[in-house]
Amino acid sequence: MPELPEVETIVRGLNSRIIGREITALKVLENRSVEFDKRLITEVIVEHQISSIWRRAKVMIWDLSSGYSLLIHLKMTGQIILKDPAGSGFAGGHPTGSMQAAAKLPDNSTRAIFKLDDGSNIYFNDQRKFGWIRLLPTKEVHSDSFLSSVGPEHDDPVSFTPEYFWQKIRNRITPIKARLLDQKLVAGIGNIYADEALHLAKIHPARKASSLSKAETAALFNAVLAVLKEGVDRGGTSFDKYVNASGGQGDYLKHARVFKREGQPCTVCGTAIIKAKVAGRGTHYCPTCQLPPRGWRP
DNA sequence: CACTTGACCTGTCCGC
DNA sequence: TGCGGACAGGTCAAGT
Repeated sequence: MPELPEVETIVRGLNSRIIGREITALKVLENRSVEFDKRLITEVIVEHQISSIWRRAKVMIWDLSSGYSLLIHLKMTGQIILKDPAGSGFAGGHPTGSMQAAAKLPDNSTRAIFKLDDGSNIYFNDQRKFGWIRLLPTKEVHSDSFLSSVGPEHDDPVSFTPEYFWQKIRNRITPIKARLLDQKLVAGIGNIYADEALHLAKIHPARKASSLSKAETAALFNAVLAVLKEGVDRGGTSFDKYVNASGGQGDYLKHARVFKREGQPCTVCGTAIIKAKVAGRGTHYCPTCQLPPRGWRP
């Protein structure tokens, strides 16, 4: 499930490959996945160049020379797969489709295809159709009003500070894990990195946010920065396949502290990792390193 | 306003 | 083997 590090990795991969390319066609295979008036395809997409590619929260943004920007959200199962004319590729997104860079495309989960002027194709695959492609004026996107409920980026040292984090956590009774998943607190954390950050900070995911000490909150702040950085450095978790790409493989999962490691030993103390449900999500933690709140039972 | 739950989808896995 | 149901989790609308 692409979170910030996965989307960031895709953005970096595309940046070195398709900037300056002209889009010659956009084929829509699943109407629901492309959430704008299809007449705009010929008006502001086709025969326009991709001038920049960037990311805000978990949304990937392609600025076009027409003054419009394409916004792509992969949600849980979305993938972006670039195939150059020689047939080699670059793939990013959900692990279930990891072999698709080498497989035949389009396939039954392909929702849209961008054709570029050098003969390469970009496939938007999305098994569950939760992902979307939207189109907005670039000016509107850069004003940051397009995402109403998204907070600061983790690496924005002006907005995302320990003091900000503390103020947003200290008075809430909701489980701390639910707070981390709230995109308004900080953008880009999903289920994987929430669990990872909590383990690194030695805080049980079910604890009330308000029960955290200031020191614990500071530790969690640092842990959020650390796991997101580590995720980006490792090329994300949800990837496990690059074809002919210089970035290497996305292998965060091999180094995960708790995520998807239930029953396996904690990397810190050796206790078996537990999986339980917290805030409606599958949640992984070490019962020794992350002491549960009183009365908590998995 | 704070917080929780359900809906959106479809492929996979588990138990009977 | 087939089948029903739980599960996967990002986001938003609707509900308490």
